[in-house]
Amino acid sequence: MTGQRDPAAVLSQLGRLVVRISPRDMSLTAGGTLANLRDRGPRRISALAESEGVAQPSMTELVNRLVRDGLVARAPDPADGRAVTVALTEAGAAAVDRRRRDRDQALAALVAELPAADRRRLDAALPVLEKIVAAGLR
Amino acid sequence: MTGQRDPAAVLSQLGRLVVRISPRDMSLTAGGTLANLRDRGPRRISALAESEGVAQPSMTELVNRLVRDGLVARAPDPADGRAVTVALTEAGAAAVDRRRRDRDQALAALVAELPAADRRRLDAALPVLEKIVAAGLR
DNA sequence: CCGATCTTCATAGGGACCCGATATAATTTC
DNA sequence: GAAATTATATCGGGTCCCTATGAAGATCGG
Repeated sequence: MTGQRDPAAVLSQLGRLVVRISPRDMSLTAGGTLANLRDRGPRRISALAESEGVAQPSMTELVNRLVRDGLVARAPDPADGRAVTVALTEAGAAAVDRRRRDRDQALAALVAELPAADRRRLDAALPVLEKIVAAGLR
Repeated sequence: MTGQRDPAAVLSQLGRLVVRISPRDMSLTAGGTLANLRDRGPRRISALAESEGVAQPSMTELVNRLVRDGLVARAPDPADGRAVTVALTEAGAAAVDRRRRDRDQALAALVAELPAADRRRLDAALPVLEKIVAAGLR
């Protein structure tokens, strides 16, 4: 049954795996939003909604919860009185780092079990996987 | 910044990507439950809850919605009067297949953009990725 | 300058989805 | 056959997402 493999099928199963081992203390969108702010700096509500693929009111509510939990802070945009910029707090940045560390450790444990030859093949493919991610998360 | 990357970090980003491009018409748990039934046949409520990592009442409610939507059917377990077996309907099986096709197509589009050398490296690593998935979803 | 229009965000209402605590009914155990 | 266990359902409550709509600042033509 495992003769010809479809790359996409393997990648999507990998996605399920990552979801499964991800911490459940926060929604995927909440975690993604924090990660987004960590990587790209303060952003507007509408930009975050667009990035995470949710509607703008959903992002407004999510930001409200994140503010309440002390993970992000709102600030008025000096250039535009309608807009709001959302920025990570220190606690928010720490939460992103902790989540990444937890998730990466779980995956690293799986990678560590691989024999050396498999590790080499995986390492050789990493830049390719990064390319796929870069193209897909654009 | 593309020096030597941590494999786990790349894999986890890949997970985010898969989540992002997954169809939003159904929750991840609902999709996972249907896929579970497709791959492993009829199962009990509590077994599904365990597999998907949700509490049993959550699975009862989810199954109710899936029944209402015609994707699964309940049947009494002849061997145990307390238990319920949940099975895919034809519409449910079709939904699983359609979701898989959609998701795989989105990823395949990204893979198709790769130059041949990258594709070879990816192909060489696929069995390794499958091993990781098999070990992780165990 | 001024109203029309566009943009940005918030609010309102409703549904999907998850939890812990608890009830109900069938099975198992002694 | 009463007690303990097991499988599922129900209840109350919170999170998270949607569409439709409102309010206010920005922008543009006249």
